[in-house]
Amino acid sequence: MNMSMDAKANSLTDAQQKAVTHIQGPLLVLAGPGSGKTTVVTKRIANLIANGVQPWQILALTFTNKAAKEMRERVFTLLEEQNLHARGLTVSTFHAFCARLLRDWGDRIIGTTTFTIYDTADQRSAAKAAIRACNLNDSNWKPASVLAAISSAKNKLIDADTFENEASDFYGKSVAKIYRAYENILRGNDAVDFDDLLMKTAQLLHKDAEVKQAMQDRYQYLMIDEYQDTNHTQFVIADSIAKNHRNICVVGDPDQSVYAWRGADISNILEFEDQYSDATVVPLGRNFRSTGHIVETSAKLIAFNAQRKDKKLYTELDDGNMPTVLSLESEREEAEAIVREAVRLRDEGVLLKEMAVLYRVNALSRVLEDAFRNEGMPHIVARGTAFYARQEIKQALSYLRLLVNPNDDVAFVRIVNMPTRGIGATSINRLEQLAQMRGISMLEAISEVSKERGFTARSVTSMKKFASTCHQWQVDGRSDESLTAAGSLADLVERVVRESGLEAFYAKNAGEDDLERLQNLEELVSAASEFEERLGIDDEQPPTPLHMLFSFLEHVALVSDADAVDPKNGAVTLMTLHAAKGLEFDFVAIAGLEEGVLPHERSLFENDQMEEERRLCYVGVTRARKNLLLTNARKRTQRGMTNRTMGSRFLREMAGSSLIEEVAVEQWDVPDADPPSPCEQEITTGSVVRHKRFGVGKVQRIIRRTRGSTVTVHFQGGVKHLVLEYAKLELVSNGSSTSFNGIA
DNA sequence: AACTGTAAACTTTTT
DNA sequence: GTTTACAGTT
Repeated sequence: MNMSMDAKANSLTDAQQKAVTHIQGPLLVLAGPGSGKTTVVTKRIANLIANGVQPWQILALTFTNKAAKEMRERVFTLLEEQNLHARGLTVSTFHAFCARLLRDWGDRIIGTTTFTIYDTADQRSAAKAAIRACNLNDSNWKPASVLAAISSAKNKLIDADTFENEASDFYGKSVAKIYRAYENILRGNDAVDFDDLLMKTAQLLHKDAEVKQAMQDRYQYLMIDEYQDTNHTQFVIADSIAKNHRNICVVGDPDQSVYAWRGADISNILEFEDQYSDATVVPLGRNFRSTGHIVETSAKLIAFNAQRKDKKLYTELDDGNMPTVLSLESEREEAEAIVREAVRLRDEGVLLKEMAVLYRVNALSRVLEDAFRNEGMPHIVARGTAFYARQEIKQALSYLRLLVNPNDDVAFVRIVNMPTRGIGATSINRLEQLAQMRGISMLEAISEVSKERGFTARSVTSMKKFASTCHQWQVDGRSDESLTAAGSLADLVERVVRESGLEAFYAKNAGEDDLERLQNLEELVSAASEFEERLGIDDEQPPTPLHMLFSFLEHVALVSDADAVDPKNGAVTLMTLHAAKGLEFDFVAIAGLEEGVLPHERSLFENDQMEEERRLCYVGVTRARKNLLLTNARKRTQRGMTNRTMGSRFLREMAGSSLIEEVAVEQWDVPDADPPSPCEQEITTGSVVRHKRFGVGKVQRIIRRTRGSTVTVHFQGGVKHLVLEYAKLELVSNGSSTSFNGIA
């Protein structure tokens, strides 16, 4: 807990008090950065319950799991203090809420409740298949652009029929055709994409009076966080639940709207008062988070947006430190300067978890990571989705998906020949045709393959064996005893990883990245095990193994990058500006303040987009409590090309009246520290070494061989086994020295 | 059918 | 600079 939070907890401003004690009727809270939004929301929920509202009648929707988790925890703590409980309270992300609703009622709208949630890669496969099915030239039709069109349609609640009716030109008509084919594929595979979770829920609430009634009856009080980021479909969902009782409370800040590109409709928040004409509006303008200079800087910046209602932003905290601007020669030096500042602040006592480095595009993370590693500075890159995008993890998950949903052809195709079983492209194409002809899934179609149908003997044998393995898992998966007896979800995951042959496949190749893959598979098993434990605590009724697997896959499909931000972690967080929304840190560095990066080059010529870039920068600046560092590099290498850059216009806008202390580069006066000359000294157990990728670590064990000696090194990121001659380890200090930051 | 190497396309931002 | 796609080889 930080000081400002305690202050807020003890005494609320009049405006905060008004929002917290509001019970009946629509409420709009316009919450500036750091205005105690989360406090207000959580206290309001606690207040509702204290006033006799049953916890299960309350639904609070957020955008990330992390936000949901934090809200839930804070409400629980507040209620405990008052000896109240929150049993049955729903705090969830929009997507997870919809997924659960469709698990209950999905058969009424998508014909199944055991659907799979497709991620971007799955969507891509499905889109490709749809384009092929429409007999369109796939060199002219790129899955990405078609998917973008479909997604934006779904965000506006436009189905394939409507899309077709509205299409006037050839392009539109073709997209409509692909849209329909894509939908057919998804329905045939018992799959939904991210947008479907929302769209199908909205459609279900619209067409099914019973479901709508059930939702309206149960959720008497609705609360939506980050309302400026909702799209039309989400508005419809919220509106249909709240239509009758009108107890809808939305919280947001139009100045922090940064998701227009994915369909967020800012008019939802701007026109809330028109939708709910009797709405109470509470503006929260006082910033409890950031010191004076930071608040002023942010206010100066956002004032440059023309399409905006001016609002008062102020703080009663001290002026604090001036934000610092640094221009460095290259992105390398930029990264090093940021790390240096982080080290300096750490030495002054700032906790690492209270520091963050923010950037516009993920590509910038690499240099920063390198710099942090070289310094041995603990850091984490908030990229929660990256783990599940790895091929070995996707493969393992595809096996699990096939287990709960045998109709998932996308999963089937991904793994039918992985590890290789002698089922090649031709056999798979043939099988696909057979399945299509019969109108069954590809897995089912295996039962009909034979030499007579033109399959080779080898492929027939392999396929039958594959199908029988899958079948065995399904049988075991569906019978409760055998799995509960085996114990758990983790056991099941482990079993599938082993029996699928994935484990053996990656184990037999001895390359360094195969080892990593193997470790990742192990990590997946631990993730399942962790998930299982959490499930055991949260749920009232004991879940069956199959339910657990469903929930696990759902959880995995809906993780976001921001979820990887672990508040307990003793590490600096590196993440995109988007992922930083809703978070706060003592020290924030924003890198890459250059024209073309922030603002991004694709926004340079369009005013609406430029204003969104400015809001994004505003979000970044307002994450900082006490220290803000803004940097750029005078030359930057992107896509292999090095170019000179121009300072971001946002820097100029913020600088206005010399608010920002310009620090000359020379002031740092960094002697060109050449890397220490290649060490003649031998690496021994206990040596501290530096690796290009893993950073600084301590040698735990060496196995000497004439060729291919292996070392076990404990790095910040974990223990790695490396081949000495390939790893190119640089000796930092030898075995006798024991002082090394944080690692014993 | 499986593996290997080279060409080409590509990057905003994400649930 | 990185990932993906495809062609050519075994």
